[in-house]
Amino acid sequence: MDSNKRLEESDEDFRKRLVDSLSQSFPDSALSKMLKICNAANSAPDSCDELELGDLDPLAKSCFAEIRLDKGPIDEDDDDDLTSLAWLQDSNLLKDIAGEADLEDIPETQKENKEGEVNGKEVSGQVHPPNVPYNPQKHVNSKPPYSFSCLIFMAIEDSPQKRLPVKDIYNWILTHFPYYQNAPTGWKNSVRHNLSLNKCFKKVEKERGQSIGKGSLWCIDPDYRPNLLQALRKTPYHPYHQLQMLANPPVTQTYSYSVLPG
DNA sequence: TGCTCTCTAAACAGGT
DNA sequence: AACCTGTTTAGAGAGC
Repeated sequence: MDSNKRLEESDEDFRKRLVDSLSQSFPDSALSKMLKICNAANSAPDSCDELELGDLDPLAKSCFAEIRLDKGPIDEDDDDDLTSLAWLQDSNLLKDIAGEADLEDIPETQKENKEGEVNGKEVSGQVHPPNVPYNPQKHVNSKPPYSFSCLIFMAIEDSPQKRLPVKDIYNWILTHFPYYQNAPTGWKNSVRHNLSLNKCFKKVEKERGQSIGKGSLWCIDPDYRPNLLQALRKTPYHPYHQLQMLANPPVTQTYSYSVLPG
């Protein structure tokens, strides 16, 4: 898409394209369900008048919920950046969130084509270039740009009870980041290592009569949740950033992101 | 340069 | 016995 065409894109088209892109990236997740609900509400707002937000939004208690808040849970400086969207422009994210970053703005060493290649060569096992839009379902040869603590955080937050056994954490990661389907099994060791060592995660008692097989249930320590959320915010191309755009779309009919200096 | 964080590998114990 | 889970230690690399 060239700059002129992008400038002519309407709010509605922009949001639709964003929803489509995110739904492909995270199919069947609570995130995806939330996007569909948002889209439906936008299409037929009258039909949603009687519903409370909590009824509509499966992410109301998840790590993605803060996107709707005028003030996030993190420190004041961070909040200012997020609500003003200046952080998006600073990190040149707006272009890339649109799904078709201008590759000419990307250094030669980090150019990637749509098959997950850099300069025509496969990048299997390499960390995804930070300034290329990351689609975990598409870039299956690029190691996701998320730390294991972030992956575990997202997995637990995406579960209905906000607690998961380690096996389900594996499954969530495998489902949402197919890269790990063909990765050496050492990553599971890293997940367990992270759960065990990271203060952000703690074991919870199983409910009486609850059978989850072997192992414990793991949850997020509320005291450390803001730390994890902040780590996610700092990760380029995390859906948090993209949802921030969805929740707070620019009020103008045209977008200046395509002409921002790189 | 030193510190912190993260990842990776490995060993080991205990449970299923 | 084999496998899974959880803990611990160690080393390397990146970033500040």
